Amino acid sequence: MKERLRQAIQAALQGCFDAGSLNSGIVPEVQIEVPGNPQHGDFSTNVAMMMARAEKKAPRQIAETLITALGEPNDFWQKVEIAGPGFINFTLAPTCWYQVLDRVASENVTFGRSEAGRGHKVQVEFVSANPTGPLHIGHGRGAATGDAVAAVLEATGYEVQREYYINDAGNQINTLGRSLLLRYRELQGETVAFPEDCYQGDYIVDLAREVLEAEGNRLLEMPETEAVNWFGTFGGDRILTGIDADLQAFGISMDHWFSEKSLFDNGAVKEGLAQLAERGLSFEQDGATWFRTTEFGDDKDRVLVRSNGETTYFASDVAYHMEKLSRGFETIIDVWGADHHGYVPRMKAVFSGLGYSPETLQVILVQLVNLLRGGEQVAMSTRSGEFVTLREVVDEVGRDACRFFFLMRRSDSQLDFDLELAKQQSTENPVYYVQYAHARVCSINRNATEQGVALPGPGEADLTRLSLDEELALAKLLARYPETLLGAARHYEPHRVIFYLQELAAQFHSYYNREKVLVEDAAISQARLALVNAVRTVVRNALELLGVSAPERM
RNA sequence: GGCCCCGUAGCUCAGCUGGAUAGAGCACUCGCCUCCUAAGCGAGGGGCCACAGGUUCGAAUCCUGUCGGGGCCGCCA
Repeated sequence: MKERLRQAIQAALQGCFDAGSLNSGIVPEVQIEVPGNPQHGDFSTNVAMMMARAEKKAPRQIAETLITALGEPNDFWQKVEIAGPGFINFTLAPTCWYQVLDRVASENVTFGRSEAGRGHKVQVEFVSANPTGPLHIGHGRGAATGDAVAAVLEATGYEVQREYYINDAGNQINTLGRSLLLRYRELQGETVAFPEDCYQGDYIVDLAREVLEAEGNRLLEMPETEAVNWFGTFGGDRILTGIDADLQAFGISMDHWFSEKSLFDNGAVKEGLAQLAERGLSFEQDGATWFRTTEFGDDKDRVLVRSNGETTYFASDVAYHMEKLSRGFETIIDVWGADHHGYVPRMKAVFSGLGYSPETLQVILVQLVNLLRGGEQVAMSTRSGEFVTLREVVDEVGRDACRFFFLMRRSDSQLDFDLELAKQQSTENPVYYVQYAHARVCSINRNATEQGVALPGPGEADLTRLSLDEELALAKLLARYPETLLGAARHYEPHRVIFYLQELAAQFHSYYNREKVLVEDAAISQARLALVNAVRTVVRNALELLGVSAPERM
C-alpha cells in the first residue's frame, strides 16, 4: 500500500517536472511514514520539505503544486492535506484497508511473509555453548533470540541455516575430562583434591557415576592422559546430547552442528593460517604468529599461534568463519553474549582482511539475564556450579512464557526475568495477554458454530458493514504486520514483533469489550467475524515465528 | 589508561531510515461481569527524553564534550 502511494507521488513529481511547474529536476527519495497521530491521516510524506532547498520555494508551495498534479481523490486515496511545515497527509479509502482482511483470510498462514530476501543465503549461528555443562538461563536468551531472528528472516524470504558451533577442541574439554576422571576416582573411594579450575557442578558427579555403572573400574587402569581424553570425549558427547534435548524442549532445532575439532582434523586451521600468511595478513613476533587486525580497525594485533606452538581460539574462529564464507552465505550472523563484544572488531577485521565487507558479519550481542524471583535476585555463579539451567526455568514457567520474556527487550539491553511474574496468570503477564486475544477469537468462533452461524470464507463477508472507527483502526494495524516483520528481519530485532503483538492484542481486547461480534444483524456478524479472525490469524502467525503457542482456549 | 553499550514517567522498557501534542506495561486512584472467556475493558494523575553545545526547516533520535551506570581490554575459551 505504501509502495503504491510512493509510485503515485513519484509519478506526480515527474509530471510537475515535465510540465515545468517544478524545475530543479532533482527527485528526492520519497519517504512515506505512518503518522503517530491518526488525525494526520494514514500516510504522510515530507518530500515537499526535502525539496525546499533545491526548488528554492516554500515547502507548502511545493506541496500545493504536487497535490494539484496528483489529481482528484479516487478509490485509492480519499483525502490529501497539507499540514504543519509542509507535510502532505494522505487518507486512504476505507475499502483499501478492508481489502487487507480478505488478503489475511486467503493467504492465511503465509500472511505477513514476503520475498524480500529471496536468493539470499544467511547463516545464524547461536547458542554455541561449550559442551562442558548444561545450558543456563543466559544461553536461553541467546537461543530464543537466534531462533527468532532466523524465523523472521525465513519469513521474509531469506534462506536461513541455524548452526551450533561446538567448541570441542580447546582445553576446556581437557578440563572436563579431568573433572570427570577425578569424580570417577572419588566415587571409588579415592580421596582427591578437587581443583578450583575444574567444573564444580553436580552434573559432573552424575556423569562420573554413569561411567562407573557402565564401565566399572576399568578406566582406573588407563594411563592418565588417555583417561582424561576418554572422559573428555565421553563427557562432551553426553553433555551435547543433553543440550540438544534442552533446545528441543525449548522448541529449537539446529540445522547444522559444526565441530571445532573437525577444523583441525581436516587441516582447515592449518590451511587458513597459510592463507593469511600468503596474503601478508599475519606476521611472526616473540615466537608467536599474529594477525594484523590493527590494519582493519582493531586496536591491537591478535595472536593466532602461541609461542608454544598451540593455536588460539581466535585461529579456530578465523578458520571457522572462512569455512562459513566458503559455504556461500551472503550474511553471517553470530549471536554472542555481550561479554564478548570486545571480540567484534577483530572478527570484522578478519572479514576485511579477507576482502569481504565487514558488514558481511553481523554480530548480535545478547545482554545478561537478571534472574529474579518475586523481585529478589536469584544468586548464580558458574564457578561453583550454582546456576539455574534453562531446563529448570522452562519446566517451571513453561516454554511460552520463557520464550516470550526473552524476546521482550531488545537484545542489547539487560533483561530482568522474574520467575514469579512469568508464571502469573494475570494482567501483569504479557504472554497471556497476547495468547488470550487468540483464545477469545476461538471462543467466539465456537459460539458462532453453536448458533449455526457459519464463518465467512475469504471475500464472503460484506466488509462495508464494518463502519466503526475501531474496526477501521484494527484493519490498519493488521495491514502493518508485513512491514513490521520486514523491519524486524532487516534490523535483526525480533522484539519488534512482540511489541506489535501487544499493540494488536490491546486493540482487539478493547474492541471486544465494546462491541459484540455475534449480533442480530447477520451481515454485521459476518463482517465482524472476518475482522476478528484476521486478528486471530495474525496473532497466530506472529506467535509461531517466536516459538510461542497460540492456544484455542485458556 | 584505551575502547564499547547505556542514561526516556515512581519501576521495567518502546520510540521504525531525524518529523507534527514523546508512548506502553506495571504500580497508584476510581469505575465496568442479567451481555461472545474479567488471564479483559474504561477513566485519571505522573516527563527539562542525564547535562551543555553543534548540524538541520525540524533532534529523544545525528555529531562533540561533561557527568553518571554497566561492560571489555590473556600467547584463556
